[in-house]
Amino acid sequence: MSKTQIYKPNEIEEKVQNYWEKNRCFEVAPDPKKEKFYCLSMFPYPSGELHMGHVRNYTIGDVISRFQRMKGKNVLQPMGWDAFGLPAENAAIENNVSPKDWTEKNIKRMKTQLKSLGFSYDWRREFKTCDQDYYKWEQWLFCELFKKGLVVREETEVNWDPVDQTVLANEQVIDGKGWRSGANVERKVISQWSFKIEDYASELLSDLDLLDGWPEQVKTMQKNWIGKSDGMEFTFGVGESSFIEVFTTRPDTIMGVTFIALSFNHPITREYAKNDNALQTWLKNNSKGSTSEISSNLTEKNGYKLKLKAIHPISKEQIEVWVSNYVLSYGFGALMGVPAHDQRDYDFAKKYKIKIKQVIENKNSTVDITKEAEVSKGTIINSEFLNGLKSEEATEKLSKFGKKKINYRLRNWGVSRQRSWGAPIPMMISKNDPQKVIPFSELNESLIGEEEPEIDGEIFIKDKDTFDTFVESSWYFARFASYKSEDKIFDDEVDYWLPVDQYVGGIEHAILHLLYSRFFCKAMSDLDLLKIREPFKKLLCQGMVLKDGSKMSKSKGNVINPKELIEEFGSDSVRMFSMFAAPPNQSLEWSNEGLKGSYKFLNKIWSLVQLFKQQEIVEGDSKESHEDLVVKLNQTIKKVSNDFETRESFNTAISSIMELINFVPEDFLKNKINNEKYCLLKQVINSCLLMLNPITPHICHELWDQINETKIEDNLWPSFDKSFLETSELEFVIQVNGKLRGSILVDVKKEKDEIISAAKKNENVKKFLSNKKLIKVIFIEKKLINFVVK
RNA sequence: GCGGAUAUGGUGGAAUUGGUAGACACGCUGGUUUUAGGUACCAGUGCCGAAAGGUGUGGGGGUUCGACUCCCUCUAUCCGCACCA
Repeated sequence: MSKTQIYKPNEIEEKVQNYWEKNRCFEVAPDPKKEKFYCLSMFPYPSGELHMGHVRNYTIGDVISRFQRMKGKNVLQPMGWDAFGLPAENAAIENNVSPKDWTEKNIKRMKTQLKSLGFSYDWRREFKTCDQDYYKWEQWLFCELFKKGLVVREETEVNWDPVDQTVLANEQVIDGKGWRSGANVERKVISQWSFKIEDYASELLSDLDLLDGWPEQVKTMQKNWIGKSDGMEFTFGVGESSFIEVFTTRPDTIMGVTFIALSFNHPITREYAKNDNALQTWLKNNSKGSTSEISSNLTEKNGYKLKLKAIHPISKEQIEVWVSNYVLSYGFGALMGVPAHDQRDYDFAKKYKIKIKQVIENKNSTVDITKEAEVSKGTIINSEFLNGLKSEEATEKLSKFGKKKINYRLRNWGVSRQRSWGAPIPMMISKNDPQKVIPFSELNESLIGEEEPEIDGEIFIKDKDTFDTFVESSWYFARFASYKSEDKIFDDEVDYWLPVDQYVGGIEHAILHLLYSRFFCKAMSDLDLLKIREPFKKLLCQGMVLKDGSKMSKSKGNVINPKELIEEFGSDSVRMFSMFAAPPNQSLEWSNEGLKGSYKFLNKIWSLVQLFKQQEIVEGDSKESHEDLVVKLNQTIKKVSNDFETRESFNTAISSIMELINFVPEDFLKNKINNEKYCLLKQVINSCLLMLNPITPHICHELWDQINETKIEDNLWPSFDKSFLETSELEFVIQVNGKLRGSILVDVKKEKDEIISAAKKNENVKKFLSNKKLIKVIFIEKKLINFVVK
């Protein structure tokens, strides 16, 4: 073999990547004549090294982009960096470097690695979120939202490390202790900025129905997260002038209330704590551990009984009032305890020997009320004028005592972070009155740089907090589509590209990031900055990349570095295996042996083309039929197109292409073939190259070059011929009592009765039919016959 | 704890609408070629069985002529839980 005949991925890949760059193949601008397609993969946090999760994510995005380009669309695929974040601050402390330098060095390294994978990005649009050119617009947006009343100052709980005197992220709290100091973490209430995402709860929920291109599971998760509940508010009097408001989804159980529970931050709790040392101590002892929902759910329910009685709004009975750690500080921060019909209330009542009063009876229920709560609905008992009513009827009758209300579980989005490596919050806060604030947009520009300017005789302090990094990732999709805009946040280009047609990213972002981006899109639309209400038309959530069944991590020592594999096998093999090993939405088990398999397949294609190039055309019998191969080719194109476009099932697409290659008869690969065979073989090879092109673009570009006059980039996705999808004979499966007993080949033109009688004559089938009574024959078109016998 | 998902050979996975379970690969076994082989090619490969056949999709139950697929129930694993990104 001569030198050019050996597959050398690294040489080819560099050459082809240079071609793309030189010819600006992926730089795009709005083109009204073409259908646009905006494909976005979640941009990475520049941690330093590209890992397999990135490779998988970006390969999926690139495959979709290249496929859509081959379908003739004007495809935008950008890339950038989510550059603010905690790891940079940690690295800065550990290595004595600036977070900025650390981040930029990482970006440089990761960009080289991304480029080596041959992704079809329009690199002109690249930005990093730590660029002032980016976050100045975020600050501007914050001021606009503030003006619109969508930003509020709220009291929020944070994790406080009493030794290091810092706020900790949930991740930095390990078993209730600070990760560096080891001190018991306390919960602390501080004042912070929040976006009023609650105002959009209803629309964020109802618009989920418009998102046909989103996975059901993600929509369900978002729906449950927003958590709409229909219920009623009741007011319990306390003393002469005070009262406690509660919300319940089960107003029908109102007469079963035997206690009221308050959160730590309820005004009454705070008021009592002032003069009650025991309560103060209790609050302190129960304020340990992280603020995360998971940890508060796992800690045991504790309570402190106040020397206070509340008045039941209907019975006017005196009700005990407790402070408890299982009451969330959101909403009213108070709940009505109905132990008989709520399991959490039940557990609390059992522990503190509070009365359990059953007011609902369900005859179909197997619940033993002495052991657990009866949570199902039923008929009202022990409830005076409500007795005998159904749960729903009682609710109607109660509306004169309570107020019907729709409640959401979704809470406002607190965005203040006490960190240095983040986008500064553009706000001045008065030194004397923290309620008095001035956004940068209202500030005389000369004062913006100052830490403590005096304005109208009052000293203001610049907010030292930075934004939650989720803020940057909530609107980056729009900035990519408007990269030239300098004097406005977005220019007109944004309306051409948006919405994102295909968004690709990890399932771990199913709730927070996607919900925040949806919120930002709606808010920006309300500011007339965008014309759309939903940012992502279609969503693909890829699964995790695992090694030996678990997530790759340094501590487990199972990290696979893509860089080394690319150097050894080439990026086409790595791309191919990451698409072949599993369907995109499932977790992927990485296997270096499997990667070699992909490498082997690419070698096989390579050799096939080399062989084809040496073919000599000779005169020969042209009456030979190649029906099978023609049908297989057309079936494959049909299946692969469907797998790419509608099923997003790239692993089976690759399998089908492999099958087609395996299907080529040996006599096509002999040195001398007739013209008919030559043309068919070329058609098969070219179709395979086109279908593989989105997945392994380098080798396809090169091999196409070797046997064609055009460039592969100038060709469209192959189409199939409907008239070649079926052979003249069909295989029918024959079952007896649902068990496979044989099969027959039948001419497509044969009638049902003929086929059945032919099936009966099958030797093996005969054996199972003899001495049996035939009860029924099931006949499924083009597929199967089932004889039901006794 | 709550919400969402997943479970099929030794391994990754396929079966698109309830209709041949195990496509396509990896691995393994045997063989051929080669100076060597971690190359290439050929054959075999769910389990039990000599075969006929039986059996088999996490466990248990159900619907159906027919169930990986639908229903009930249990178990295990993974993702998220609002300050990791």
